[in-house]
Amino acid sequence: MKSRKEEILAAAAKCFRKNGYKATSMKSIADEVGIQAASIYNHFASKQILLQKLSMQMANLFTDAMQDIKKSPLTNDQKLERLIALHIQLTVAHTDAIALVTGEWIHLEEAIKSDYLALRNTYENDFKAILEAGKKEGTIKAANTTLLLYSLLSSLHWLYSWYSKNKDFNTIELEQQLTSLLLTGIRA
Amino acid sequence: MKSRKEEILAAAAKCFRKNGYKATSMKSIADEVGIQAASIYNHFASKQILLQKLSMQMANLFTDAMQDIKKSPLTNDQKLERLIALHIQLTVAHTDAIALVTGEWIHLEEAIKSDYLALRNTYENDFKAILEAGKKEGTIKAANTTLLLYSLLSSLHWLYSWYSKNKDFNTIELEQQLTSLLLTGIRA
DNA sequence: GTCTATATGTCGATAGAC
DNA sequence: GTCTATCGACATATAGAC
Repeated sequence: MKSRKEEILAAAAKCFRKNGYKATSMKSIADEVGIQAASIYNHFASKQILLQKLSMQMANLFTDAMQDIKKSPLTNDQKLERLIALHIQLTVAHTDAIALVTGEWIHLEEAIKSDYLALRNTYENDFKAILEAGKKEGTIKAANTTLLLYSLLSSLHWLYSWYSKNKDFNTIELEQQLTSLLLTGIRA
Repeated sequence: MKSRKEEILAAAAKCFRKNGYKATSMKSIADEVGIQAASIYNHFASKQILLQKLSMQMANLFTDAMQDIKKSPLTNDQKLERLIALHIQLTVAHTDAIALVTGEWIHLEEAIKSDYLALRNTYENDFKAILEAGKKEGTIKAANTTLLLYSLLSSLHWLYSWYSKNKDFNTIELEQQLTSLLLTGIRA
């Protein structure tokens, strides 16, 4: 059973994703839940807090999973496969909230934005370290690791907009196809 | 020399990209130009019109270029290389306005949004047709052409956020590295 | 914990002087 | 063509009844 707090957070994520943070009114979130706008304030202090809770929740999911992968005894090539799988899993499990990671985080207030960006930076650096280790290992080739990093992250971040239109897709099939696509390339 | 109209459009693109359409006030655009907010209305009827002009401008650049590539006698593999080059060129030449294509178009009013999405759809279908022809031709392999299409477009759309931080990068080098990355893959 | 009513502020857009 | 002044709409958030 979902608590009212969770209901409101889910509704907020849905609205933020659909119309963006700034274009979302407290009334539209309340309508989604079926209560009055003022009633939200009994659970959350402000619209900004809703954005913060959702953003940090997602950021923590990613950084926690990255720690596990980092510590694992996998090869860097295997770690990369795991990261692709991670993004697919989180996209499927949190389709609405993923949009915040992609773009809505810019509307975080300054203090929290720094915390958020620190987590994001750590994640990207860890990701890049795996790519570079794979290059040294000989299993990954790339002239420009930074470009590779952002190219991969772009495809992985935007999975959610594709996924929303293809919800019935098999997750394991998606994982295999995307891994092949991103890692093996598309040239025959 | 830039006309005042062009100055305002450029300022709007810059603000929309930095803070998003809804979070951008007419005052912030005016500040960027060095005039009062009310003065903008002597050149454009509304904030919405600014978004529309910029969005359709970008959409037309992409669809016009696609027509040229479509009609050309290139192989589909070569056409794909041209499309990657096209995205890089437009990203470099219109870094601010590219952001609209990525996300801000959702704030277009309904009537214009349809026009915009029609152009976008045509572009994506043309892109996909090239991928599928390449598959038949035997130069492109992909289990799922739709997934491939959106994976490519994601990387190409988000180039701009990467490019803003690496403006001194050589365009031809970027083109070569990105082509290799997206087409040949990264597995050694 | 949800409601109605409302205070407060901001923004888009217009009117009219220069 | 730009300015100052202002209107009207809407959104966040609060106060207080139930």
